[in-house]
Amino acid sequence: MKGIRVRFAPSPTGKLHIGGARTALFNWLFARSNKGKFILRLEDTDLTRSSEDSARSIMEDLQWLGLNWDEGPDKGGSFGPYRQSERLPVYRKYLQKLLQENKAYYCFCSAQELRAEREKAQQEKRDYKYSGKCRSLSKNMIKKHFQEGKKAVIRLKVPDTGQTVVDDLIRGKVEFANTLFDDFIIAKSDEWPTYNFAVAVDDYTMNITHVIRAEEHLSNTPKQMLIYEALGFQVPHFAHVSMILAPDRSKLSKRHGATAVEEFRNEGYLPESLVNYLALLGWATGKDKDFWDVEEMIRKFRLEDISRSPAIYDKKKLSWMNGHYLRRINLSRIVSLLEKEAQAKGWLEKDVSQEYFGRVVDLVRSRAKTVNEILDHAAYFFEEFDSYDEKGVEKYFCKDNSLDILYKALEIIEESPSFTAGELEESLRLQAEKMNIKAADMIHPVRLALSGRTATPGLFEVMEILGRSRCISRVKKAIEYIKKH
RNA sequence: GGCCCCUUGGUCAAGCGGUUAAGACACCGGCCUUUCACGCCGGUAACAGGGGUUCGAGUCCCCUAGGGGUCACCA
Repeated sequence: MKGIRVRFAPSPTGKLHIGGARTALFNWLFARSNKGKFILRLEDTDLTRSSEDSARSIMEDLQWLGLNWDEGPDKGGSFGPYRQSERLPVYRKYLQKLLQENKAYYCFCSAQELRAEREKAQQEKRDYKYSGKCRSLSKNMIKKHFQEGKKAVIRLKVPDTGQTVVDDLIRGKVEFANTLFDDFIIAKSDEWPTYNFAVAVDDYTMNITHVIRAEEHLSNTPKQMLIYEALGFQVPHFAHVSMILAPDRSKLSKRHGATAVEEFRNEGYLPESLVNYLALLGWATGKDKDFWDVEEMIRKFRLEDISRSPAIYDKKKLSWMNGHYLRRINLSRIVSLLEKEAQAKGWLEKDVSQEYFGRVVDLVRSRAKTVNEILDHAAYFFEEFDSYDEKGVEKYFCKDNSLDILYKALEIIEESPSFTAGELEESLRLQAEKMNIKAADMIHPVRLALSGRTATPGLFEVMEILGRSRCISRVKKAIEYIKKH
């Protein structure tokens, strides 16, 4: 398809949510796979809730995910400005047009009046619809109201016959009877447009060809179409993506743990695994394939392959996927992600080399699901510890021959010529044989002595990286510990 | 409540009138082994319910139920 333009239009009132991230991703994929443009627009007409901080963090998160935009508030473009708060003149122009053509009208009903009417309707169990009281106010009346200093909103004249049908690319035709809608407000009394009006005008003036957004907007779509119609605009294509739900099928919120992209980043998830996981949450090609790089996704992406049913996100699968990427990416990337934290822990002081740090990270990475977990697995390579795993002590330090084993191990450590994993293993196995015990019976106590833990990477690699002197002191320390207890 | 959308294992999902109803995560076994992780092998587990249409229905139609969304001078 030619000349495709899509947009992601968050309102900067908080962090980027994984649901938002996924609709941004689908937009981006659609644009990239069709050689179209991906536009970022900030819907910040609610000046009390919008903030510059939110705007910045949303843009950072999108960038972190690799969802770069072609036009947007920070980089401009020929259809700007890209923040609604800067587009008042545009809205005014179209509002004027509707007013002049008598397709919209000023309404002087106060918010209090309207609320009372709504409450009354509710009590009587009737559906509330605006009465249309101001629909045919005379020019003189309008002038008079304004002269009295009254504030007015602008309402759209909605036809009370016929129907509006949304031809949705994902859901097919969805019909709405026009009688469902009242003359809804398109401009507030402070002259700012309401959401539906701003969206319609922006999507049209920015030449958006496909509106891909969350399903929660499906019910708003006919209203926007009514606006398009009144304005004489041609409607874009619509595609409504289902929502992401919490594990209990309710709407995803903070109480369900991490929901913001930023939190996933801080927890040590990689952008490529988040993108991969999010893409699969609602998009399936029919091919049996779990791991996708963006190039492949771009090649295969089609709106028709997006699921209509809502998806519950499963952090365990995300973690599994993240672990997969963690094992595959360049070591240097993990190292640089970890450096700051390691620095803060005092792990990279004077005598610790980059190389040592890298070797440790590489050794433990396959045990971790997140970047942060790597640090947990690596701790004993950088810090002394003062307690041993309790069950381990019971199993490996309290046997009759425990001391004997550690003394023999100490000898090997002290006398090993090369101190390499291979050679250490050979000597230790030989020693076990001489003592007529299983190699495992030596390995476990030594592991506990060196790490304080019962689970570590292969012992001999751990030894090699730890180095001779540290191994000696730790085994000695363990011997002392056993003697004392 | 009105309107709209959705409904295949615990989760993501394939399926597009005829299949022993894939696969992945999770879970449970086993193998590997030096513990853990990885990897490999195997297992448990699903068409929400009821009516139609059809020789034949997870696939088409209707109803019911459940879930979600939306009905603001929020977006």
